[in-house]
Amino acid sequence: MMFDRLLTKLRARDEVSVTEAQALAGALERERDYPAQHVIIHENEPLTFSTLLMEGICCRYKDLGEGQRQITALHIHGDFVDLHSFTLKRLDHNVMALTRCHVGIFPHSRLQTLTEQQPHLTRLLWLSTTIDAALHREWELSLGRRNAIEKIAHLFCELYMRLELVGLAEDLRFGFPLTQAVIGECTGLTTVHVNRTLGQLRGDGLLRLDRRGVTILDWPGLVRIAEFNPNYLYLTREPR
Amino acid sequence: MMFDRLLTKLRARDEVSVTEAQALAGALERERDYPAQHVIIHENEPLTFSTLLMEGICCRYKDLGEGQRQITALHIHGDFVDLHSFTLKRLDHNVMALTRCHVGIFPHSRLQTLTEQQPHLTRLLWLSTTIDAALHREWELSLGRRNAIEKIAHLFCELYMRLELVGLAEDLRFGFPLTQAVIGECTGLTTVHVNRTLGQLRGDGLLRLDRRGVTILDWPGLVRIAEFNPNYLYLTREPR
DNA sequence: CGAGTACTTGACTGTGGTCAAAGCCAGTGG
DNA sequence: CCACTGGCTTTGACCACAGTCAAGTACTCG
Repeated sequence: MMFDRLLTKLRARDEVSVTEAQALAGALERERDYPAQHVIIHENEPLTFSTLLMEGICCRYKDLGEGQRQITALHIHGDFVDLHSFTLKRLDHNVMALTRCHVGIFPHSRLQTLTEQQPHLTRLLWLSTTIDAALHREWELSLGRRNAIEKIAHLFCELYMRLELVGLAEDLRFGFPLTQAVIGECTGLTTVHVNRTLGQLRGDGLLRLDRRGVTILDWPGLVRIAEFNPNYLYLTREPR
Repeated sequence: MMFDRLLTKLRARDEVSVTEAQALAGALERERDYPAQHVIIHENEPLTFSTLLMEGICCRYKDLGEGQRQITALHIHGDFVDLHSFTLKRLDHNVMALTRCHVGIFPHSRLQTLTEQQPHLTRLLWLSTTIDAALHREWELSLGRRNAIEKIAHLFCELYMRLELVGLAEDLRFGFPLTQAVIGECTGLTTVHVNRTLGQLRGDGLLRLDRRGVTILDWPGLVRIAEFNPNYLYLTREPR
């Protein structure tokens, strides 16, 4: 069923009982589709539900004057794109579909009932928001300190690990329907410079990127350039 | 008592009953002091408690090769510096005291009891971690898209608002015991460039910075340069 | 086959980095 | 009381990574 990828992600970090999985499924009110480029959540709009991404890719982004924007996170199948709206009630950023997206709607009222009856499941949901924050921190590091080639290498390392976890990447290959402009908006670079840097990665035999997707040709090399350390993804279960 | 500033912050966002305040106080195990420059929490170290900053200034930072580091957040009196370790159990970053610090220790076991008995208080704690994440996102925007003068102007706007909320700033003045090197580590700039940019802000009559602290001379001007919008601090209570 | 979007390339520019040295205090000790 | 020390700030000269502007190419879709 459609929860599989969410459960895969949660179970990578902690136990989820059958009862809990059912309780979570019961909090789903309905499903929806959005076309690419659709703004799913608007900054500051009062929210009464959270959105689970079941198919497609979304981004969180913040606008700045003159059409500039910064993407602060990418979301893939199985991510809650705005679980934090359960506590915040409105968001400081927009959420946009970068591809066609299929999502599930979880009313805050039902989540609130869950939090009153299922403390362990509540901690798991809380955990997914704190993992989001860990990704934000790693992106701060990239944006503040890494140069162009390191930023882009790091982004691809992160995406591979995340996609692989939910079964959407294997053998160092994954589909990549995003444009170079989007990579620039994630990394704080211009499209032109993203293009040149991708050329460099290609020239150095590290990866190939075409419309069919990304093929990482030299994973250790990419990891070395990016100083990639997957700690921040919290992919191992911690003793509890 | 020492919780005042934490309560002030929580109450800026939602009701906190007397019972809840007492329950929270009951979760405090002991207090501690740290000298300036002391690393309070080490990356990847297993954690069994969370730390409330009661006095002083701390930063969260991530290391990169060759002594480079990026500060991903600043914390002031009344902030939990690592409440997210309650769900994560180890952190992807370090926490360091930037000044002499006095902190309170909250064992995860006691927090867990709280989360099992106090759903509303649990949501409040969850909320403070999601507000942390909102600050991370705003810093991503600064790091990715703002230029030097905008970055530094934005940092001072943010600090003023946060310090003012807990009574540590007023009349556009606040104590500022941090060095220009630290400002650089927050904004992704070098110390040299921070110094030049501060000179520019001073020259344009926007603020004064000396060892006694910061005086903002032109708040609207600073806000305009930074495109500062305090939405992301979530300082108003949302309807619930 | 034409239009539109994304990608690619080149020439030039500029913001911010690097390297180096000097100035300024506050604290310490003779 | 003054010289010394060490951290922090300030300034200057030069450099480079990434941005800007502009044109051209390659796909995809209608």
